[in-house]
Amino acid sequence: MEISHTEENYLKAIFKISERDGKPASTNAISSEMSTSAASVTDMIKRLSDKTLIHYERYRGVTLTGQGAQIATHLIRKHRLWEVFLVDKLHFSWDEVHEIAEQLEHIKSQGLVERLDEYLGFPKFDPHGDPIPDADGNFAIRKQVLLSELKHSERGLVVGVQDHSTAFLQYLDRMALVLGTPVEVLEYFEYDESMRVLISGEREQVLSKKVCQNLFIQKR
Amino acid sequence: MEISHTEENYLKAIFKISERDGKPASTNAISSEMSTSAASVTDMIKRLSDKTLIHYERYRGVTLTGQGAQIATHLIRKHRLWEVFLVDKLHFSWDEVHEIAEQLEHIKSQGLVERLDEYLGFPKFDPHGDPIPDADGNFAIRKQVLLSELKHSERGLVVGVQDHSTAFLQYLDRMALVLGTPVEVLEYFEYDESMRVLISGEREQVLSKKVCQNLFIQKR
DNA sequence: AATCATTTTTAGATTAGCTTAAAAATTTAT
DNA sequence: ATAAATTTTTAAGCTAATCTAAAAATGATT
Ligand SMILES: [Mn+2]
Ligand SMILES: [Mn+2]
Ligand SMILES: [Mn+2]
Ligand SMILES: [Mn+2]
Repeated sequence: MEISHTEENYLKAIFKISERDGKPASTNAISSEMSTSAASVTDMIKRLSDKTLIHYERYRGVTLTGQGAQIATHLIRKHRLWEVFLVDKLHFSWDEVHEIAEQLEHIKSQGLVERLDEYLGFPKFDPHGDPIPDADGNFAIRKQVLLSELKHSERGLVVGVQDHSTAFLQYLDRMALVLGTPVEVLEYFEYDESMRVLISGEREQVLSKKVCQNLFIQKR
Repeated sequence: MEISHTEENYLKAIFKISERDGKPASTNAISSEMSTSAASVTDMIKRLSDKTLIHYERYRGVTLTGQGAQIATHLIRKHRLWEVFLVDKLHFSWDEVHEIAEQLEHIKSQGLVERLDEYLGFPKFDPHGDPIPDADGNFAIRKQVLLSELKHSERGLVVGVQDHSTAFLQYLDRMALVLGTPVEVLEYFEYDESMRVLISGEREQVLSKKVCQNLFIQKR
C-alpha cells in the first residue's frame, strides 16, 4: 500500500501528540500540530482510517494502530539518524538540522536507514538528546530530570532539551551548555525561580526559570 | 517562487533531452522520458512557461531559460553528489544508488550541497563516471570514446557507462570492469562486431558489440 | 433542563498533477 | 497538391490535499 509524504507527517504528529498528552489525539490538536485547518484533518482521518493506520471514533480522538505506530516510529528513527549525520559528519550546528531532517525522513529505500545507522556507529540519541528508536521501534529510556527539579548542590550532565527552538539552542551554545556538560546547582532563588549553577566545574552562571525548565539533566 | 518536486523533474528531463538530441525537446520526447501522457506534458509546459523556466513555441519544442537550466544542473549536481555519498560512504554498489538519489536530489537546503561536496572531497565524477557540475553549473569535460571506437592494440581506462541499467552495471561487476580498469583491444571480430580485450593486463575476455558500445574509455 | 461555547464534521470550492478520447496542426508520402 | 500519418493540443474528468463557511454534535454553565 502506497503511503504519501503527507500521510506520514500526520502519523508522526498523532504519535507525538498521543505520547505528549497520554490520550487520543483530538482533531484540533492535530490541526494545530500540522498547521492546517480542522476540516483538512477530518478529511485525512478518513483516509488514514480506511488504510487501517489509525483507530478513530468521531468526536473522540485518534489513536495509531500497530501498523500506524510502526510507520511513525520508523519516521522518527530516520529523522533523528539524519540529524546525527548532519551534525557529526557535515558539521551543521544543532539548531540548523531539524528542517533538513524533516525532508530526509521521507526518503524511501530498503537498506538506506540501516546502512546510515551503521555508518554513524549506531547512535542511541540524536543531537538534541532525543532517543533514536531501534529498527523494531523501541526507544532507549534514560532517567532524566529537568534542571529545575534539582536541589541545592545536586549535580548532573546536560543530556537533552525540551524546547527545540533555534533561539534556545543558540542560547545554550553561547552559555557552553552543550550535551554532556557537567552542571551543579550552587544556589536557588525563590524570588524568580532562577538558579546559580556551576558549568563544567569552572564557570558560574545564573540561569532563568525558563531555561531550567527546558534542560534535561542526568543526575550523578 | 515555489518550485515543486514534479516541476524539477520536468526541467531535468528537458535538460537531458536537449543535451542528448542537440535540439529543443518535443512533447513526445518529454512524455516518454517522464513516463506520462503527452497531454500531461502540454499541461506542465504551460506552467513552466508561465514561470519563465522554459521557452516554448507550440508544435516546435521546448528549451530551458537560464533560470530553468540553472535549476536542472543544480539538480544533477545534487543527484550525482548523493550517489557518490551512497557508494563511497555507505558502501552501496553502483547499481543500487540511482533510485535513492532520485529522491535525495530534491532535498532543499541552503548549505547542504556545498557541505556534502566538501565532505566527499569535491569529487568531479559520480560512481558511473558522469561529470558532477560545480556550483556554477559547469561540467568537467573529459575526452572519452566508446570502447567500440578503439582500434586493435589501442589501450585505455574504463571511465564511464552510457547504459545505466542495473543489468549492465551488474554485468560489468562480474567482468571486473569497474571504473579505472585498464583495457587493451587484442582482436576485433567483424562478424558480430565483438572484441577480445585484455582486462587489467591479466585477463582476456570477449565483449559483445552491445557492451563495447556502452563503455566509455579514456585513451592513453 | 435549557442555553451557550467549543469542537468537530459536512458542504462546496480550489489547485497540482494526472488520465483518456477527440480535435487540430504539422509533417510525410503519394 | 492532396491525402495519410504523426504529433500536439484541447476537452472533460479524476484524486489528493488543501481552504472557508455553515451545520451539527458535544461539553460546560447556569
Ligand atoms: Mn528534529
Ligand atoms: Mn516530515
Ligand atoms: Mn532532534
Ligand atoms: Mn549517476
